[in-house]
Amino acid sequence: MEPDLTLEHQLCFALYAASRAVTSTYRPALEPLGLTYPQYLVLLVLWESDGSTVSDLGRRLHLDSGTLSPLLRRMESGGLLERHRDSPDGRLVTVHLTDAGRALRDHAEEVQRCLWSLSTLSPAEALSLRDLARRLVAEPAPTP
Amino acid sequence: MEPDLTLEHQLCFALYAASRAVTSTYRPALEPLGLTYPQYLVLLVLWESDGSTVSDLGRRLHLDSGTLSPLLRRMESGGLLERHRDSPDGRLVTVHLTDAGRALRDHAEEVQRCLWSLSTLSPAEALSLRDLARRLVAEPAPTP
DNA sequence: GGGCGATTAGTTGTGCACAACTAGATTGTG
DNA sequence: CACAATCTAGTTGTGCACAACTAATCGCCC
Repeated sequence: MEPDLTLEHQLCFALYAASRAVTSTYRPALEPLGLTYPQYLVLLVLWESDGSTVSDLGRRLHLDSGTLSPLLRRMESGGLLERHRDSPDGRLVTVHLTDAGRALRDHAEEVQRCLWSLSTLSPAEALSLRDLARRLVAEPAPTP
Repeated sequence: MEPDLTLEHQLCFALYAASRAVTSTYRPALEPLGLTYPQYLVLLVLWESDGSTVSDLGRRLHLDSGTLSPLLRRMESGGLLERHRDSPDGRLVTVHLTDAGRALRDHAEEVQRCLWSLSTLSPAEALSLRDLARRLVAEPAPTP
């Protein structure tokens, strides 16, 4: 059977375009806060788990130290967080929010809301989209 | 009501993670062909509409010339396509596949297949995910 | 205690994305 | 025709992603 190679039929392109559209929608809300979208994701983790290590952040966000190290350096020099090698395990770097980093949480709800201006999806459809996207990423359960 | 700021509850993160997971899954199939994922998307358009202009490609892929110009230059120097300013309109640059660029189409079906190794989504769920993602991106119909 | 594989964070280099800008061609309007 | 607004592709600069690598530290096993 002839496979359909049309761009518009590709699941991969639909996800790629949707992801970029969402970050574009967030940008005008984040830019006045001095944040990029990946930096906002780091804050989401830290608001939840302040004091995470770099590798903790990497596990949550599926990013490696090659991405996180310079990103965290920029956030540190922007005064949003501090990195310390203060664990008994001398390899670990813990990341702690500053007051400025914690304060940005008050704007997060407003940032979230701008996603709805992008689309006409119903709340149920958005939930369905989120769960399907999460199941696509979830690795199959390991066989013990 | 308290908004849920947990990373895992965010639609934006689910899409961001899913999109990156998909391109990671494609990478081992594309790398032996000498392609990156965005370059593969350009080929998808050109296999369908050879001779498109740079702005045609930009409209289809939602990318601007700042992204496409260097990307097309790399593909041109890789022998996959040629750029010509041969239109009656002297501003337009048309992009034509070479034989090498056309030949890669034979590998595309195999590239597509590796997406299924990523997930346990049924074909119907994958269709649903694709259509929800597309509706998220689709701008509302203009009011005439 | 000595040594070795594994882990952690960081650096380097390449290739997107995207904002801001530029140069050149075209189109519309007086 | 003149010429200002528009359109097209390209360049520059910043910030991710990610592969490949390094340095420092840890755990383990003898």
